[in-house]
Amino acid sequence: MAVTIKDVSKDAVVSIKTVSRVINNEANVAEATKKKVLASVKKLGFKPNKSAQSLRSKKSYMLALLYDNPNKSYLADVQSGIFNACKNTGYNLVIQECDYKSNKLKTDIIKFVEDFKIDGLIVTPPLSDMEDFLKELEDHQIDYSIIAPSTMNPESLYVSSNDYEAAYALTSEIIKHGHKDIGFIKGHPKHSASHMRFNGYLDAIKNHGIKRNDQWIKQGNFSFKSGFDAGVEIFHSEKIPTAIFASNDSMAAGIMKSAQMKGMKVPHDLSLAGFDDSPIAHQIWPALTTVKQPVEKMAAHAAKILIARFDGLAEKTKSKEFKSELIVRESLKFL
Amino acid sequence: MAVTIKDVSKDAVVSIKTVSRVINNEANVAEATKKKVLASVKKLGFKPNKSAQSLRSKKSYMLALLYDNPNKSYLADVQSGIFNACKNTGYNLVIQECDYKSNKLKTDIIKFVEDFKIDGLIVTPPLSDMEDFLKELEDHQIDYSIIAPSTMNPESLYVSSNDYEAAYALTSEIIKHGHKDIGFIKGHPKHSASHMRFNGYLDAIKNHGIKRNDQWIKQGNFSFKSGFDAGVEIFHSEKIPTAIFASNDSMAAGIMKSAQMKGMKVPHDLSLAGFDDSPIAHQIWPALTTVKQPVEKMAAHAAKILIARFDGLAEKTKSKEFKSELIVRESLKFL
DNA sequence: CACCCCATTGATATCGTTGTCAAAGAACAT
DNA sequence: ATGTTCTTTGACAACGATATCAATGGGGTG
Repeated sequence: MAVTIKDVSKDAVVSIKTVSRVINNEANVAEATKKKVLASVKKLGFKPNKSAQSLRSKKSYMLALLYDNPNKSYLADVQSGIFNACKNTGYNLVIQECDYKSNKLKTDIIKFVEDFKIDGLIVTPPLSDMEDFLKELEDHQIDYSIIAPSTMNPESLYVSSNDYEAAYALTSEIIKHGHKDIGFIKGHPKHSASHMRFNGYLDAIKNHGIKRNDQWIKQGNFSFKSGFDAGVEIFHSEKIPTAIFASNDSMAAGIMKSAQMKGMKVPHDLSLAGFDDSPIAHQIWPALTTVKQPVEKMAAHAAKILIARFDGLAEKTKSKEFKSELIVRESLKFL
Repeated sequence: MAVTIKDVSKDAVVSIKTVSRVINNEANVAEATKKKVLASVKKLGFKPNKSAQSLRSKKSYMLALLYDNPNKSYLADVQSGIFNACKNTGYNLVIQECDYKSNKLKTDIIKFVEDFKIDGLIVTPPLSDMEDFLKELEDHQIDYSIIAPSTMNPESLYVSSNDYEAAYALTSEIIKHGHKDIGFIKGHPKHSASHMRFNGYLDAIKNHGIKRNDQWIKQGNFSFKSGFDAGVEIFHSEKIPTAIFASNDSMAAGIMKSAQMKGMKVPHDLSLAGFDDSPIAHQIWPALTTVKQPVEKMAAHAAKILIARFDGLAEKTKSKEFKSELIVRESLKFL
């Protein structure tokens, strides 16, 4: 059968408790003993039994990813990042779909965490923007780490991105291309990123002396359809902007579709920019000018800081802001 | 603290073993006793401790999803389906990214399964098409269920789709639209679905008296880029087909882009069809005619039959073929 | 009525770890 | 030399379930 801690203790001629100390990196083990034990561990190929560890220590070695209906490629990237961070740490990932609108959300999640003894949560938008939800987690002493927080509480664990700066930079880039009539499609109002991107846009046009035209500013919700609908509306205006900046790529694709259905050509008749660099951004023609966030890296970091906290290494790994990258493609042309 | 089996046994005035029998649905428990125990379980809100169960029973109550770099939306759908099937069964999902080309694949996966005591695997293409890999799993007595198997072994657990028939139907639809010059982009050669779709296409044109033109048949690998490249090649031929059927939507989108860059209009100058109904199919303009597979349902079923086997209910839930649905959109026009 | 059989039930061992607590010994101060 | 403290170690209980196997008792049979 499998090798147990008992086998190791016999082989190294120490007690099982000492083996346990070594594999858990506890203090107060003589260097020589530690070496001896590690040698036996390696020799026998010992792997601690997860179930026994969980049972006794009340930890599950499981992180859960909480999400509500995100963009599929975003979800895949986030998962992939967390997955990589978990490798060789002994932690595993469980995914949990939520409904942020449900009034049972809080109790459901708490129940889930307690039933499965989940060690920590990784929270994505829009759940990460719900103050009361986060408060509830804290009240129940549930550890969590946030991807894209709305407020960067120095106490809490989070990874953020510079949405405001990126949106400002992208807008400036559009302006540099000679555009003055620039529409904007807002993202889902519950996502803090939506507001940061919008503010970046607003400040950029203002600082370049461009007046805001609310006819060209539409509320979307990050979905393709909301972009499409916004496009249809805008193209019904008397005057049509020469460029539109959508808060994400799906909506930009929606606008492109509505433009093309109207017989307009991108970028000849209309320049377009999105945000996120999702696969669609380069799978349509013309390819979208957009902003790429290191989503995988961000997610990996979110997992890392959480795990570091469990392992008492919180000092080494901290909350962090990640930088986005501007990607200029064909959908943006010089006026 | 949490309610344990002991509390229940006290409340119901039976032994803990009897409670265990009831919650595991074992035979030979008197109806009256069962009722009594279930009442206590409900009253106290008892939930068996997963770690203790695992430790003693050597089961982990975890399924693992094996995948290698699939389309992100496919992955998300598969996960979502499995996730739903796991709900209320006590099973959980762990995801595991693989590299089908790695020569350590077999040992890595076996190690993974044994380390984590994974109860069963859900295997997706192209891993599901690797006979030797599946054989290795069997040799190690690892249970698995296949999504899209290459051969439908009645012994094994699988969910399949009618790729051949769907491709045949879609090709026939293209022909019905008056097309005789129909190109085809093959999928990743390691995926059995690629061959089934190709055969469906071949038989359909043959049965409609159309001769195969190898200049218009290109090898792709399901990626956007491979579609794009195939498009570029085809559009360099002396004679250009009036329609192209790509084995998936990403490649169809790639072709569309290469066509549009050449100044061709879809569907005016070229009709297009894809496969899968991935998000991109309707996020481009014109939207793609395609085939929709019930991926979520398929994945859910794959999980269900695996769980049913564990619970000894194999009779009730069996391998199954799912039907696809033809979705005709703007990218296909009457000639 | 004695006998056996089978369905039902429970006492107790067990899975493989970590937690508790005390013991042994080293190091240092008095 | 003695006491005190700190480091290192181990014996054994405990976590919360399932497994084993024996005990109990009702029903059928001869």
